[in-house]
Amino acid sequence: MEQSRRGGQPTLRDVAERAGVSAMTASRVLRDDPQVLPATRERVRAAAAALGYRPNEVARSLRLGRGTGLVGLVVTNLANPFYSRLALGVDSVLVQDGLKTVIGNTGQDPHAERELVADLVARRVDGIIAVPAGADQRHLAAAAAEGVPVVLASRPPEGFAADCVLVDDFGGAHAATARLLERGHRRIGFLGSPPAVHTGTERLRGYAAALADAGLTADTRLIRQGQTEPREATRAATELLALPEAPTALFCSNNRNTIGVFRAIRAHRAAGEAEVALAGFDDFELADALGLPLTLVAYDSDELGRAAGRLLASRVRAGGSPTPPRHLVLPTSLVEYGG
Amino acid sequence: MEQSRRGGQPTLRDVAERAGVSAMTASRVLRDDPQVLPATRERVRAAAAALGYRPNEVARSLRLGRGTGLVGLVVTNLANPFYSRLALGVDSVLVQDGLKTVIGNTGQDPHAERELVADLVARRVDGIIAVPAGADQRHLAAAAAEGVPVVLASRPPEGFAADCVLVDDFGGAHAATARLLERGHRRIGFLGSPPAVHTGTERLRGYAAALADAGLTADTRLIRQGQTEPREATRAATELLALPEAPTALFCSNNRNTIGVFRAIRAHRAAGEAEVALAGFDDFELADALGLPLTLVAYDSDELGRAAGRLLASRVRAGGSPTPPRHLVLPTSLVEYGG
DNA sequence: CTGTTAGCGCGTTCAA
DNA sequence: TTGAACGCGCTAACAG
Repeated sequence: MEQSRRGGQPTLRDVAERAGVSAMTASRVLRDDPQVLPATRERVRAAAAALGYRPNEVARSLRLGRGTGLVGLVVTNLANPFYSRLALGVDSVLVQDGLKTVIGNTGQDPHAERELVADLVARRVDGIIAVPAGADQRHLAAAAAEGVPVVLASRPPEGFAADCVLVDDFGGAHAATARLLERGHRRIGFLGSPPAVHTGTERLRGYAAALADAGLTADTRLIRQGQTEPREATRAATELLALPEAPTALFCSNNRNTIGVFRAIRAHRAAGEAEVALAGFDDFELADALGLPLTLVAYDSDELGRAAGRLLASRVRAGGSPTPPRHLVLPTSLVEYGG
Repeated sequence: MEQSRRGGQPTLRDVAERAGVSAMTASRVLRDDPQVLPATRERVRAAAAALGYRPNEVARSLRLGRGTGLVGLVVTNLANPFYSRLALGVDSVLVQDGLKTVIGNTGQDPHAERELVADLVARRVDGIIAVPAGADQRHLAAAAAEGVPVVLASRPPEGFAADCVLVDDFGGAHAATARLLERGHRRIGFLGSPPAVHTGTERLRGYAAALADAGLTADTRLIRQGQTEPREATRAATELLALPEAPTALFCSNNRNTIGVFRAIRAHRAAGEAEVALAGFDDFELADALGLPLTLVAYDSDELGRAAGRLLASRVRAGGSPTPPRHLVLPTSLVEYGG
């Protein structure tokens, strides 16, 4: 167990000395270079094993000039299952290329997001996968300009070229709203994320377009944007349901709103009021168990992460050759959960 | 925008040249060394800003000999809300110390976990926070022996010294089972994770102890260990409920089992069979909305992650001084959700 | 087949 | 107050 430094891991030189060769030869063996005499190779291997040697990846990436084998994942809230599934999907694909995922949780703070991206670049990540919180993407554009591959998930790049994976926000919202209209609803409310979020506005557009197709115009009094957490959504929905001309159905632009609104509707029902139909974007666990009819816009959320990971991995492999940016759009489908 | 390398980020020398000083002086300025003439300091600052310079963290950590400012988080399944909350809690604390979290998702594979830990060490992470999948922790012990701080969450260290944060598994399971007994249940089944998982066995012990306290002995035919996903739990519970002397209540050792068992009980009820009471370890979103009475063992799952993060951060700050290992145990409480 | 030289980007040491 | 040399651990290039 002899080692050179205090408590540290053994270095290549330790291995080389123990095997009675130069550091270079040891390096060759450990990199499986065939140009080494089998005998010495065995000696080096034995020495490395005896010392529990592992090459210092920090030194390697510095020397090799490439990145660190790390990919930054920039999201707003890992506790939201949407993001944790994304993270898992991303990581599952990247691992196959020997890449690891670094968490960057911004908690909706645009300033934190800027800092985070700059820090990731300084850490020489091989790429960044981001779901930016706001409309300003200059920090991502800057990273891309410095040669760091950037892939956006669930939002398109604004003002620069980058790969992205989107969900058919417009189509999904349109279909769900149309479904409510088919069932005879005419006053349909909308609850969603802050207007700065791309998916929110796109889904609002889909909702409005479906109403327009039915000869209706969206009533701004029935539209509540800005809820990020279920609690806020419950409050907003409760207000809508207390309106003189209350909506008979509600459409939510993401799972946080759907869950919050569900609680409001359940309370409404418990108070003996009229039934209110509910539809929302994003499928989620236990949606089938809520005891209320529920129409959800589903899509393959693991695939969203995997696709983003694949795009990034291919950029990393390509090493910066100027392939044109690719935009993927995942389809959605409607799921009905019974009452 | 002149830079030295192709597409790469500017280096310290680029800044120095532009400012007309040596690299050393530039380094001093950027590290806020006071021993620099204000005038030159400004020149360097201006040059750095103009180039958008950021120190290369890879080079820094190699030179400084310390770690990389990264912490590895080793878990089995990030899609499980238990782990994603843990990750968020960990990261939220580490960020305050300038540390970033690297995801290590093992998908229950012990071999993958070994490889992962070795890789994290090779990457010179400053520490590892792990929820090991199996009973064998030699890979973690090895990492700790090489001087990498290791903190275990939700499992105690086996065979080596390390900090850990546990939940009162025994007490929580005991209390929940006792609650079912108070309600008159005498045949209570147990559904849980594979026996190799510490929380599973500890919670089984709590369950058995509560039965013993009531003068009963655990009936092994009513115990099903090994379910990792809700689907498996549903099947196992369905089998239990089909037994000649079926249990009248079920206790689950984690949220995956509780959710799966819930579905089995709901189907059972829909088939017009007798009511079955349900209790489980882990609180989870929408547990209040399932339309079934439900007793859950709750604890502060964010705090679990934060506490683990704090323990690790303090080790990193201490830089390897031999403080004795600390073991924290988080209390649990029973939560009743109404039918 | 193996060893020597050199340097990735930065910071510590010592000299100017 | 500033700069030159050296090395962290590793590997590409060129000897031998």
